[in-house]
Amino acid sequence: MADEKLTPRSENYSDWYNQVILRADMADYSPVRGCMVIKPYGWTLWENIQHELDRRFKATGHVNAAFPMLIPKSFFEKEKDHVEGFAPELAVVTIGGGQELEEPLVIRPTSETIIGYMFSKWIKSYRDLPLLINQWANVVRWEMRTRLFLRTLEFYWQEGHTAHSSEAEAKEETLRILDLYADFAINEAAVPVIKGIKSESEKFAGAMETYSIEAMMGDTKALQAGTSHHLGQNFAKAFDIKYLDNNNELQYCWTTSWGVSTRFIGAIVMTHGDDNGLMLPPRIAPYQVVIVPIYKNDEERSRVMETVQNVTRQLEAFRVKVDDRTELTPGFKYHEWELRGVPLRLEIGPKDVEKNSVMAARRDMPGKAGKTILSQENLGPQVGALLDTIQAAMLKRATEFRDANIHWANNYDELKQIVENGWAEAWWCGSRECEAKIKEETKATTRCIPLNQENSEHGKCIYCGNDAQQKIYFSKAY
RNA sequence: CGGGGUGUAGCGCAGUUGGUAGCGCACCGCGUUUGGGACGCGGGGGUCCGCGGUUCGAGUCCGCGCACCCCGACCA
Repeated sequence: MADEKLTPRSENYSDWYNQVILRADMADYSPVRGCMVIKPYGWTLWENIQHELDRRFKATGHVNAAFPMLIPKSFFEKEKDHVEGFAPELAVVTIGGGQELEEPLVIRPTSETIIGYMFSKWIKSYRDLPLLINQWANVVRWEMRTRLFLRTLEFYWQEGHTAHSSEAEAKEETLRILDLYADFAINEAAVPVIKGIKSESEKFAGAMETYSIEAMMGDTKALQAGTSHHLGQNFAKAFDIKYLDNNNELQYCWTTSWGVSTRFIGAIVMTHGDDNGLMLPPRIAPYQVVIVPIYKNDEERSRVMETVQNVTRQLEAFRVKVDDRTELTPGFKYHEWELRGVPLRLEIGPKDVEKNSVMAARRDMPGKAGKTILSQENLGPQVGALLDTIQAAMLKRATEFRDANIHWANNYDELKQIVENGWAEAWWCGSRECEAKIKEETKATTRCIPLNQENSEHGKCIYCGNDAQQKIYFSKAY
């Protein structure tokens, strides 16, 4: 933490992003290009994300399992689109124990293939369905250009894989998970997201349909924060996942897969961070409260620390950090914990010991505006209420920012203007050509076709002017 | 894979016409400090990215590598 000032977001968003992550001590670069070390502070945030997602998966009937990281290379050749999509970014093991392998092993970029193979062994009857499995795992994709959390060669995620007896049920599952992701993003991470379906060219390699939640970052670029795929029978046919229905007839299953990765941490950083650093939503922040004791001498110190102990005992229900480092001044600690995004800071000094008070400072309201004096009595409920307020305020601010930066495009010129600094919503005819042209000419890609559209409406495609039955978002994206 | 940039202490950097490496922060010790980024004194720490060349002598000049970062094309 050598430098005092962070690069302001307006000056260089990318520098700001990297500095925040490194200085908040969430992650570090590793000796391998494109790989990162997730440090305890970043990993704790991930654990909190995991916890919130995992309990939602369990509540909807899913169970966790673990599949191998090494997958026979031939598996990737069984589904045509899947090979094409992933071939360029596979890492392959060719030597094991000093010997050339008979068949190279791919380090999983995602596990549809091996899980499909296993499902075909496990599923015999309609009574085995639905099969609802999730795994928490790391995967490797050999990316050209990498960025901390957003795109690294190796990343951590969860991948859910399910098999169903009917198309309708598989689709229902796909959408159930999409809702689950949106609920998590909005209510735990305070990241407002838009649910939608991806265009043909943006969908997952091997999927029939890909749904996503899309979030707007602080520079107005879009980030796909979670995806849910309706795989149809593509993988069932490739891996022979079949069951006997109640008429004793063999049927192919319908499968789904869905994932949220450590990329979501990048989404949190860029949704909430400001020029003072990170700002973490209370519900998943590693520390919800940091206590900074203030004193001038040993005598004051012992009195203050006694109060700190008493306060800490009252806050057992929260994740609390007492910053009792003696070599640093309170002012330094304020800046450091603001940089690290702790939602609420409690300052306790001699005056508070006297007056039976504590000074509370909100991370989401910098300076004096965010400071209030609390009584030491009944502190737990007061802190709980403040954290709820902060959580709600963060969601509100992020939602307002997003909404203020989405504009309807009446014509192509408007679209070009809008995507320079925001998202454009527009009619789209659905053709790959229009999409490709727009991308080429504006660098904006289609994000998703939002789900909440009136079926009866239609208009003219923003690019070619032909009849269009759907609205879609265009923006630059991570 | 194209374009740009950078490799010198943990981090950020300086290093002149080539002469045997320094500054700030961080770190360690002692003391004074502590309600919005404290200060003094003392101290430890170097494969100058690597290899080769020129030279009496290379952090510095030349050549070849390598790595990383940033910007594009591709992607969770």
